[in-house]
Amino acid sequence: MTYNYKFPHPAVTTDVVIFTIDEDSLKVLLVRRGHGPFEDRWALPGGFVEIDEDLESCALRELAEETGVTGVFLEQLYTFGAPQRDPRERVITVAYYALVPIDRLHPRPASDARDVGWFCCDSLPALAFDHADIVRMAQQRLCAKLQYSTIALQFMPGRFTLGELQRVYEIILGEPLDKRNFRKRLRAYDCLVDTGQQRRNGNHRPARLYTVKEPGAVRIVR
Amino acid sequence: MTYNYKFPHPAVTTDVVIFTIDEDSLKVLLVRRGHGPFEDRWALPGGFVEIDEDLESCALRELAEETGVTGVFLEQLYTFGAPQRDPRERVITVAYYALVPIDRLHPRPASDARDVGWFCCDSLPALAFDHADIVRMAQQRLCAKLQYSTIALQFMPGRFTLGELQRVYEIILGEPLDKRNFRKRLRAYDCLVDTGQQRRNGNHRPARLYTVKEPGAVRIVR
DNA sequence: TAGTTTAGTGTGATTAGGACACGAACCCAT
DNA sequence: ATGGGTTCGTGTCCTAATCACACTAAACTA
Repeated sequence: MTYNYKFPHPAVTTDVVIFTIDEDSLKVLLVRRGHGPFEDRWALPGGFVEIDEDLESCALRELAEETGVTGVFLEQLYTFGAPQRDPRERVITVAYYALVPIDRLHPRPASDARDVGWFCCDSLPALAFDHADIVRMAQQRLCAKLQYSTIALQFMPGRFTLGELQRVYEIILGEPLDKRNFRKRLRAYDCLVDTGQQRRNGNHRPARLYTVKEPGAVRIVR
Repeated sequence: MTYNYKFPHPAVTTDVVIFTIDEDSLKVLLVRRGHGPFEDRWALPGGFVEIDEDLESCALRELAEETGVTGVFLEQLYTFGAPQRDPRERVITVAYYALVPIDRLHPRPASDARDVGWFCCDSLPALAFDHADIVRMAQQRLCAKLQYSTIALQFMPGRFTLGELQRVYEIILGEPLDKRNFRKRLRAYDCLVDTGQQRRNGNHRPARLYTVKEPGAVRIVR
């Protein structure tokens, strides 16, 4: 069975940059390629768009297949289409990025991936195709978006402390923030709810636990 | 001659939203379709990506074919890929947008376009495919970008007055601006050069003529 | 030459952002 | 039990950016 066209068609894929915060650093999910070009190299999870499948559905499907994560913030990043970016044939890829909370990581190797793992953004291995460019652009976008939206809340688990949230900002921005100004700013956003609960964690005063008021909603602020 | 693949491939196009300012309004360039689905309907200029052609090259080529304009600000907008957006076959389109100056408009009907014309953004005719969505998103992006970059300078001809530039901002944003604050802001950007020349235009004091310091450069400001 | 029209210019008020220090609560070790 | 260590939680002042606002200048016309 082959599919015939009157003029040449490129293949189209989606790739997903899945970010999380783990062990005090920003990490991306990579899979080790089981075959094809760049065999054994690490690459972004992604794959071919099915002929009746929406682009975002494709990205969501692959995200679910790789990580079991659903219902996350998913945004189109950019479409990469340099003619020689795949040695097999012309492949145009629509890149998305997603943020998954610390507590919902269950990556397992999928069908055509030999292995799967989280890597610190600032010490990535050599990646397949132009995936290093894609990760770099996603990281820039994340950093920019952090400053004028509530996107960072997507990283947070069900309940969390303000200290933990501040740490997330600091890790992504790569610089320390002032505690009181940070809290003032978050209070102004009015997007957190005090659960009334506390977390004792070490030999110090316990911290209040908060939840996100509208999980999944990303507000533009400032 | 046909092209055969082991699995179905979508077609890929680029479409370009070409903005200009004319007659005190924001306009987009549309072409009237000469055949195919939506025959005689107005649509964005665009077409199929050649198999060895970069995406942006494709958009630039079509922009040049339609308008004769080169060297303009061109930016990827979004990729639209709903399965049924084209009735013929699955077509994924990578949308770009471009800003062309008032004095460089030479649109002429191209090969597969029956007619070509400029339309006010706020009174568009019924468009082919999902092109109305594309225009809407491009307009949003333009509006947002205006506030934190020097993108609006791309609309300006070789020499222009500060009053004309302010009018461009007001047209896109849809609200009047304060003259003194506007000029203070532009002065802070430091992206204009006083030519020393003036323009007499009506029974009033003549206005100074400025040029853009680095034409083509779009700086992020604020 | 008086009237009309747009060009060109600065200050003061308000608002937003950034720097900054200390008591509270808990744990642990003595 | 008490003192030391650690993170939690809170408000004020100062600076910088933004916004509102009004008059004179230069040209043309009648």
